Amino acid sequence: MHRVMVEPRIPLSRDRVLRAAVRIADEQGIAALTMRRLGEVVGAEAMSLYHHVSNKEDVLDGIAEQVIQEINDAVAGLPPQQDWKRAVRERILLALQLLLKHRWAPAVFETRKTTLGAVLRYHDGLIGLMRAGGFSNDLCHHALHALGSRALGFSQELFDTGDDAGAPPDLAELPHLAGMLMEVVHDDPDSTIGWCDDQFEFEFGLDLILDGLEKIK
Amino acid sequence: MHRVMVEPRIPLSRDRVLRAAVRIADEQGIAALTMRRLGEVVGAEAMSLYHHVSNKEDVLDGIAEQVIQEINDAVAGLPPQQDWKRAVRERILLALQLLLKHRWAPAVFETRKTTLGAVLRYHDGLIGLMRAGGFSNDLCHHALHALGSRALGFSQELFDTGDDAGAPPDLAELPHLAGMLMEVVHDDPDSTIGWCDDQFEFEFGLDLILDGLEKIK
DNA sequence: ACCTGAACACCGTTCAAGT
DNA sequence: ACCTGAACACCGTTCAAGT
Repeated sequence: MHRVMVEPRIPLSRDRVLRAAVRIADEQGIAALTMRRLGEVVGAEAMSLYHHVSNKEDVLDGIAEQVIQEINDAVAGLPPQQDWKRAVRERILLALQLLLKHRWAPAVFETRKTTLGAVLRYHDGLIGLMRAGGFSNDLCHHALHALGSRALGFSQELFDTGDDAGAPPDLAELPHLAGMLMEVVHDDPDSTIGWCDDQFEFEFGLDLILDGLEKIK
Repeated sequence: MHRVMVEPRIPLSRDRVLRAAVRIADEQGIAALTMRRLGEVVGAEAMSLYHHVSNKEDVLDGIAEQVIQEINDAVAGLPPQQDWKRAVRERILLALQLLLKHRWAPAVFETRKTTLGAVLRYHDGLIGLMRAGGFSNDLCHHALHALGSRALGFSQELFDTGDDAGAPPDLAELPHLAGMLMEVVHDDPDSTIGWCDDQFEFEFGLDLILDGLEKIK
């Protein structure tokens, strides 16, 4: 008696785990995303997940990164634009549209200990658009702070990498960001990666809005 | 043999529970705020807390309300200002300063199901300042959306009271807010409390920032 | 190499029992 | 009226044991 060939079960993988996690969060909310429920959905015990992700924080990092990468892929397909303002506007509105499919995402972004690589790539692209539009690196820096939560639906301070930053980002892949940081740090010896003058940036963004309102009034 | 008079233990109360909860969150982070730890700090079993708060969500509502009330009390003491922009600016910067003592607060605000009464009172005050400065009710409405997370350090959409709104707010105590809503709803029959054109408001705030940047460039 | 069951140290909350 | 201990139904995670 021989055994029937059984379709080999698709083996678990980090990618399959993360995709399932995104689906759970989308459909049932982030609170429904537990390791046990995640195991159920991928057809394994919760404990098997730990062979593919290191822990639940890693799952949250992974699904956040996945959402932002989806945005990065989408904005990469936008047609070039000669007007910086149209380009930035279009890019941000597309990001918002995709973000609305994952309502849980901004809250998860905000709890990440370290800025995700995909977030840095997104901002690198924004800086590129503004530089092409004639912005100084300094103004790019203030602009990112001012856009704040509007850029990616959340307000985590950029560059506030916290105490236990993971692998340092590969600045070679982030030319605009690297250029901006080099200049901003150079101009202001007190400034380093991991520290911006938050009070100044807050007031800069606030005044941009208040001055704009005054003009409309 | 008679018993020594014992200083009667200070009885538990909602206020005492909430104060202890704020202290835990301030000193050890919001993750350290568990019902068991809270019971420990007030010198009672965790289960005793349920005589004074209905559950943990109620604790979170309570500490969020407490922080915003602290802000409301502080801004009430600000001297009157004839220039609306100075008044709004000063008020928001004071709110930010107090908020920085409770770094956990914005995240808690964002998870509240229903807009807290203290938040409505804060915004009622802001509307009052802008009305006094000559803003139309319509512009006040857009301005609150544009300020968004800068007004109170978080970006919960105002008026999005969700499905299970609790007791409706007492509009008599919120004259400016009530006036604004009446007019905004009147002007736009599609608009109701609980629904704003989020896409429009997002673009309004975004354009305010982009136009402001262009002017600086 | 990958998966599992049992177990551990936590949660929030209910409930019957105490004073 | 207020407080409590034990218990319940969950968490994330560890670990020794299986294939």
